[in-house]
Amino acid sequence: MKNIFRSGCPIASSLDVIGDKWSLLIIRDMLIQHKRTFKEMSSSAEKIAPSILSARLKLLESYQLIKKIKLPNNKKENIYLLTEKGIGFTPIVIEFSLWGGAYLGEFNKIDYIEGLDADKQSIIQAVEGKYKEMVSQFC
Amino acid sequence: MKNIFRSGCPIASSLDVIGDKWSLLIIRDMLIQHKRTFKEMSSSAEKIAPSILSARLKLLESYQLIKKIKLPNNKKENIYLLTEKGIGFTPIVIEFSLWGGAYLGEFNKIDYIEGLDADKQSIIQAVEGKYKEMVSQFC
DNA sequence: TAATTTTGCTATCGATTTGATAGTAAAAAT
DNA sequence: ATTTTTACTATCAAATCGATAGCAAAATTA
Repeated sequence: MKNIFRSGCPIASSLDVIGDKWSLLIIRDMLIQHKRTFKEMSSSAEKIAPSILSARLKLLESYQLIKKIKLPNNKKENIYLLTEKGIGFTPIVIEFSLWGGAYLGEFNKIDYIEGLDADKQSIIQAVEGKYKEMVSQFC
Repeated sequence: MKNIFRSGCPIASSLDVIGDKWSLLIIRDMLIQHKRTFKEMSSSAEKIAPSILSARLKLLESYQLIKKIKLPNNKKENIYLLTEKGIGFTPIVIEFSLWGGAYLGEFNKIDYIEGLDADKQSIIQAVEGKYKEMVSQFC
């Protein structure tokens, strides 16, 4: 893997890994809607192209934000799951949601998302908790 | 301005505005290092090209994340300041920093940033407070 | 068993974006 | 009056994106 890092800054380095138009949306779908397969991820409102989805999943896997597994009774479907490192994006996803909800209303009709008016820490814990519970059925 | 929004999702919409390789780094420099001029922003470790910096500043201004002012005794320099909306990215910048510091060490040598071991809410308040104090001298 | 459908991709290729470098006009400093 | 600084714009090749089509293997249906 070529060195993609522009500097030692942790913010810049994070962006070097997931700072494109799609990676955080993939993580969003996995984290909040518990999407697990290529098919499920292809069907989000924003219509990601399969070539891009494929490339991003490979990249996220190479940085160990997600892992790919197969179920014993299904040779075809790949199951993609967030690792701890990937679940660690929960606060970022929540903060983006709060920022967009608070400040973009005049530029775009923003969906109301239930439960985001609760306090931040509770939201984060709830999202992480539910995801980990789901993951536990796979290992 | 053409409609750049892929969906009504607040996360996707936030990314549609600042989800490129540079915008958050510009905000980082303004917020944390109190950079205010084109020159200052050109000189970050990541070496942003002037054409890109120019384009991003225009975009951020169009979404009212920053405002451009001139000082009465200087007809040349533009002073760029974050608005409330821009300062609202503080939690996101801090979360990126924490995530990068926690999880990217095996892929890149990550700079240690002082003070990030304090509790999140205090860090955010300190950064926002200092920035607002600086801004107050301009209006 | 054979035909059809589904899944998880890869291939292609034009369009868009990026990024390195050079250049420029106006203001400021010398 | 000359030089330097600032804030950009212009250029153009390279990289990336993204829409569509295609495809092989597995699963489902007839």
